[in-house]
Amino acid sequence: MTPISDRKRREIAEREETFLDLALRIVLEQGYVGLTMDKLAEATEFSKGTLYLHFKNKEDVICALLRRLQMVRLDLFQRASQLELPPRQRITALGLAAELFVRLYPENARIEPILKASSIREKASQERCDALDEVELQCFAAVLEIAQDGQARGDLTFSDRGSPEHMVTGLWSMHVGVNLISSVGCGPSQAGGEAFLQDTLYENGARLLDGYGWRPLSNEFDYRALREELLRTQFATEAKQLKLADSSTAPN
Amino acid sequence: MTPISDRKRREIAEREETFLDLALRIVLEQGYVGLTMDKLAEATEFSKGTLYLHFKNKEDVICALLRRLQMVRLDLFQRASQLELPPRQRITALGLAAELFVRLYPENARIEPILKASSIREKASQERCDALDEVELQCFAAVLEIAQDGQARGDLTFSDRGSPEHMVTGLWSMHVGVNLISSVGCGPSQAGGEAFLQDTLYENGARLLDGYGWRPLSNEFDYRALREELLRTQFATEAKQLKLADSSTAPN
DNA sequence: TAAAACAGTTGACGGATCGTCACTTACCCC
DNA sequence: GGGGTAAGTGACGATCCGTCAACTGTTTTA
Repeated sequence: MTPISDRKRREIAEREETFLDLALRIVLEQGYVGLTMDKLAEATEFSKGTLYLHFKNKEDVICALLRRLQMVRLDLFQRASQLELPPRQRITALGLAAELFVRLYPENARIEPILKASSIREKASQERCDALDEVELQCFAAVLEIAQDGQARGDLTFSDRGSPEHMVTGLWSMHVGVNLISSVGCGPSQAGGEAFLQDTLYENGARLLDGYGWRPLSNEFDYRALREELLRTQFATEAKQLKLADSSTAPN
Repeated sequence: MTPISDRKRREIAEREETFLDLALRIVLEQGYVGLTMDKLAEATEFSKGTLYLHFKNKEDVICALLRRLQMVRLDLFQRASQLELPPRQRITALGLAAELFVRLYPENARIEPILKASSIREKASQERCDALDEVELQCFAAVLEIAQDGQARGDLTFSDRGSPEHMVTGLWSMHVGVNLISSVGCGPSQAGGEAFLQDTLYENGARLLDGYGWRPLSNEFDYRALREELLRTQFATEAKQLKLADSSTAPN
């Protein structure tokens, strides 16, 4: 209530961001197992007790970390989904956004499966989990909306088999699967390395949409050229960050 | 060398299976975090020291556990891949095998992502990891072989885009992704529950192959009927285990 | 047969980490 | 400046991992 206490409150809220910054650095440097609450407390120059005022437990930290990363993805997704393009072109742009996200923030690809797989959700606070789900749901919704748009325009019909939800779940699971395989860093289908996997995802995404008959099919339109154009225009900043030469370094 | 020492040796080798049985039971009952070496030692009625003669560490136990489960999958896969059917029908049979495996051994679906995601591989012994990779590679190879067969017969052509490896990686990652999402038990695309996800996988697998133009396309052949037939014949045992009525309970 | 050598087994222990809580410190208001 | 409240601390108990010196039972040797 008092002015001072307001300032304090703000400080505390801002501090959380710093905590997450440091947590992320530790995870990147020493891996998920390398992140301990003692270490994090020391890095923040606060005590463990204070840390536990912000986060219910270690899993809560991871949850918060992931949410922050997912917000970035959501931003990329929404930028793609708001482009003025026909639906299938737009979903291709969104695919590019997904790829850029993975390449820009590989730490996400490493953390996400960990969080999903192990029993982190069981221990993290309900609020954090909900907050995380909300972002992911919005990402999913962004994709779904495009599919429904395609259906509305008649570029895409489902007759009696499948639905926009089916199709988008297919894209989604392929994306999740590639990330998981990619983060393992060995096993089959890792022979070609990360670049091969990303290329595979791009190609298979296109083939899946072709399989649903979403016009224009991948042999009816030069999606590769669209990709290059988007990298030069809408996603120029991201492309530059990745040092992708304008047109040459596209996979395959 | 002596007869007695041989008997002992055999006993020790067999003991490992028992250890894994008990470990699996604990994981199923109390989750991955519920599995402690102390608990496992107590369950085995041996001491922790003896346990550590068999396994380098806790991660090694999980690795061994997973390998044993994967061997079952491999068996199912190979049975499917040896059926006398045209390639695309055969890969559909293999898809059914994958689905049966997940439904028969849901614990695998729960353990597999955990192992892949977290840093278990970093700690488990090299031998266990290699053994595990080997099985997975064989599974992958079984699928790949069918694709190559289809290519050889001319049912499937890649022109300049894609390859059998691309395509199979697509199927693979979709499978892995669905399992991961399924094991999380919440988030988007979980709305419909596990059955929806499996159905989605089936449908999207077919659509992906359609997208590659693998004949006969899913609207040129009654794959649903093939599925029913396989459940009655080749996979009757498994279907019975799952209490799938012969023809009625197919998803969708 | 007794003693020595060996293989197999044990569980107490050190080390690491988590999460808590009784206590201290800092800040504010009167 | 004194009293009250909010913020912050770090020692502590609890849990779990993985080790190793000691122990037990069996085989080999003398």
